[in-house]
Amino acid sequence: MRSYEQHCGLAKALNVIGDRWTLLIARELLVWKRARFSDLRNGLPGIASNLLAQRLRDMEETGIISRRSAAPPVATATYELTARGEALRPILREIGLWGAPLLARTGDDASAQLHWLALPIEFTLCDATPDAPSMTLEVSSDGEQLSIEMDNGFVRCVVGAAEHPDAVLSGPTRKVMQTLLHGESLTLARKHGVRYRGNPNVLARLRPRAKSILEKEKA
Amino acid sequence: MRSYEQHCGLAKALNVIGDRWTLLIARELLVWKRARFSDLRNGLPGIASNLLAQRLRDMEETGIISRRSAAPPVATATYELTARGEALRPILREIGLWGAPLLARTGDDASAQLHWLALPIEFTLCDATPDAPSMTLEVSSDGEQLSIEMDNGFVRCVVGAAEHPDAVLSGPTRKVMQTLLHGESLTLARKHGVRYRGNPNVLARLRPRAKSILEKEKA
DNA sequence: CCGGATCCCCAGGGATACTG
DNA sequence: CAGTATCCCTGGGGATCCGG
Repeated sequence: MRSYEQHCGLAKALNVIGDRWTLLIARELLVWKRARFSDLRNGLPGIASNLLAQRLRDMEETGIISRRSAAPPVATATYELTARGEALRPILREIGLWGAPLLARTGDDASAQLHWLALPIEFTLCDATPDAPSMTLEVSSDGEQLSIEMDNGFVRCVVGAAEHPDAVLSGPTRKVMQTLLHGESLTLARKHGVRYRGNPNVLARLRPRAKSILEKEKA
Repeated sequence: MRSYEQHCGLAKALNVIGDRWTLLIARELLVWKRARFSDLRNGLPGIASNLLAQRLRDMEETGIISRRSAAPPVATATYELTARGEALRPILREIGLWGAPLLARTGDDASAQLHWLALPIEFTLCDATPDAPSMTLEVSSDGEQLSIEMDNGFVRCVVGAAEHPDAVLSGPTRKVMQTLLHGESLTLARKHGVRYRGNPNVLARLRPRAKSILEKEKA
């Protein structure tokens, strides 16, 4: 991106992260921790391969990601965030929260991947019963799995199947998203192909997080 | 900006605010509250007038700003943020904080305007002596003034001269920025043309804010 | 098959001139 | 002052191709 030439923190930051696709690449790496070129490409439908290569070069140069050439036999490079790149998390958080209302409109043909849920889940949900023993909910849709752990008041979400889930939620990606993020009732969701099995208390333990941190600051 | 076509809050938000210049326009309106076309143009050196016009149309359409046609005789339109636009503040905050280290390098020729300090001051500084009576520091540089009020632990910063400042800081914009944001000593700053007069305790009352809110959340 | 590089085309951005 | 109109150019989208 062409530089803004303004001595302002916002402008300087946008010189680095304001390019198209850059923050979405950061999203992928925040979720996957480490990814190959093709993994990134799969998680970023619509990106041209030359652009992805270009961005990866730029982001390495600006210190956001690091490239690792894996063991010689496979010759497969992987990418991961540096500490500076991890520090983008609050930015993605605020932008994602701001964009959440835009997800409401249902009738669009945008693609959906389950792992895009991982960050929003951690950002917007909390553990409703902190004193209960820790539980794990597995979410499964379209060949992707998410493992959501509720423990001691916190919610952590990582990609991949859970080892011993206390419950499993599965169904069409869009519907699963609505159920988890927008609190659509399970009863309603079932009518659209969502399945739930296991301990019924697990899903109920996920609650919208009070926006305490932000609200407190503004007050 | 071309749509990302991804059912993800981050992507949907970037469809709306990811265009070049959009967040910088929001910065101007957060600082000025209300501005005319030319005011925005002055605060955004480098923007082409057709692009500014285009962005203002886009942002009005997406509900971020509203346009007001002022009293008929003058026929001058003004722009201001809607509630939805004001909600961008945390985004600018996080991006600005992330970009702060990029401001350190001094030898660049980027332009600088005093009012770009207003948001960073509120985001990064606090009132070191909350119990003291409220005080006002006026900052002046290159024809612009900023009024910084310290009261009850909080710091507020608005554009324009203060009515009865307890102290006045003035000098080259870059140097004034360094003094306020990076805590450069006044002694050093004086050697580069910075002037300070009035109650010496006023400036000392401004202190870097503990990053409590963010740190607490991550912990 | 993975990890790109190359090529072509078009839309969006930049600079400037001009108008109500 | 508040934009439009115009022209040019770069950066992004899409497809294909290539070395390991």
